Amino acid sequence: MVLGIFEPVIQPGYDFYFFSFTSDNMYEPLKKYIEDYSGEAISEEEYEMIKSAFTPKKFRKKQYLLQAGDVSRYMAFIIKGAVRQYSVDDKGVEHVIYFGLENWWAGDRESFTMLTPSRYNIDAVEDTEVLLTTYDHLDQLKNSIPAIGKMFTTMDQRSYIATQKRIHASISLTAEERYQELSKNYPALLQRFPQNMIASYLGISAETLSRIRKKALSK
Amino acid sequence: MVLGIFEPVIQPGYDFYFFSFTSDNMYEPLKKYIEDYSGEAISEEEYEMIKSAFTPKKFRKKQYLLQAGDVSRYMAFIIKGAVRQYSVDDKGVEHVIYFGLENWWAGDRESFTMLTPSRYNIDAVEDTEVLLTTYDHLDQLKNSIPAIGKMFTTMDQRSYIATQKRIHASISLTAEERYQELSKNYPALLQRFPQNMIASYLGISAETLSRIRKKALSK
DNA sequence: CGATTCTTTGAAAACAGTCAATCTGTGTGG
DNA sequence: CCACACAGATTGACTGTTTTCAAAGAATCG
Repeated sequence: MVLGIFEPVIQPGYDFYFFSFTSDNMYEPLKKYIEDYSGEAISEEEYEMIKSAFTPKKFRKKQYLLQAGDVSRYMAFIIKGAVRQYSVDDKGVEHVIYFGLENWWAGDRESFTMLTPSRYNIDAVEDTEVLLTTYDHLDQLKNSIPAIGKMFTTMDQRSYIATQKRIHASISLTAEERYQELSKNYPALLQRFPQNMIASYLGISAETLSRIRKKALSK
Repeated sequence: MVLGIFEPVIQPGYDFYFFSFTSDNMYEPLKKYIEDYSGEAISEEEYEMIKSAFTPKKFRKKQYLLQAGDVSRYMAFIIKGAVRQYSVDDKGVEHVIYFGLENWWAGDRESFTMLTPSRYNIDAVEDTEVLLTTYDHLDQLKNSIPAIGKMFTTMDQRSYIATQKRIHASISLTAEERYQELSKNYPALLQRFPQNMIASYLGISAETLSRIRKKALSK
């Protein structure tokens, strides 16, 4: 997919809009994130390198960050907003596999690292501001800033552990228990994403989720 | 958990047996694995370091490599045999979340890196030979051999992608489709592990799997 | 305000789980 | 070597849960 940032031309069929915006502190969340995940401080010089490797971009609600079939050429660090990653099956049913909020990353890792066409769509569920970077920029950063490498190691480990937990939940818990887990661990998701998407994420129908919620209320 | 390798004393309640065995080529699969996953050649000197960081150990069928509640202090590279990783719920039902065969790793990543008690059991489904290493040994290797670091990066990415795919399968495919996927992608698992474990891995009952297989035969 | 999207509700059908009995193959001890 | 025990697989009847379909109600956005 062509995100349109580094290209001057809007691709046919895509609903991009450009809005130039920058502010002094818009890279701060990213800096803080890197410091948190690497356990190291970022110097002024490193900070400048990081800034120049990331480009701000805004996405309107419902706008695609990535479409199935395209290669995910960018990783997006979310400054503000909400996105979802999902596939669409033969019957046209959407299956949400990931939610992203502030200070989370969006992008299909497999497609991004392997340069293969993505199976997934990613779109904005709210108006969203992100910082985008490419594989090459990231590679350069990793080579020149040790903290970046550490951050990725930590991220990889945590996301591996998180997905492992999710698999465990999906095979050993009932739909109701999975919902309880989610609302305990990620209450923010329930408030930012519509229930039909939450249901899809949990692997159940919207109707079933509605009934689970009703039952939970009466307790 | 105490695996008993580096300790001279057998822990009460554990069914360990010791059997000293070494051979010239027993580290070869590990070397090849590292070279494959890092894309780099291992020098003779590096090979020696690797050998000294891993200890061979044999596990008998049904023997635990890790018990829930213990910290996973070792990562095991499987030379020969078959293992499974699973949790046990309140009702005593086992839920398999991982299978390991030759040239795969076994060990609870979360417990191993965070030093927290593991939720999972790992046991041998066949008589199994592994190469064990500790966090400290691994850390040292990573610092002195660049290929080891690369190998882990690749492993992390692949396992993340694999778990992502599995989540996708678990929420968007029916039990039958999941079984088809498994038999297409990992036919070896079906031949090495009993059906009740396969069923558990797929998140369905052994009876349901039996019926799915029967239906598949008649096609 | 009107249109669209999201949520809720009901009833029927499909699906998977549970329980219990039987069958099969394996390995063990007498 | 045989008999027996045991683990694993299969089958049927039943139960419970989830999906599907359809319709109505609520909330949101332009």
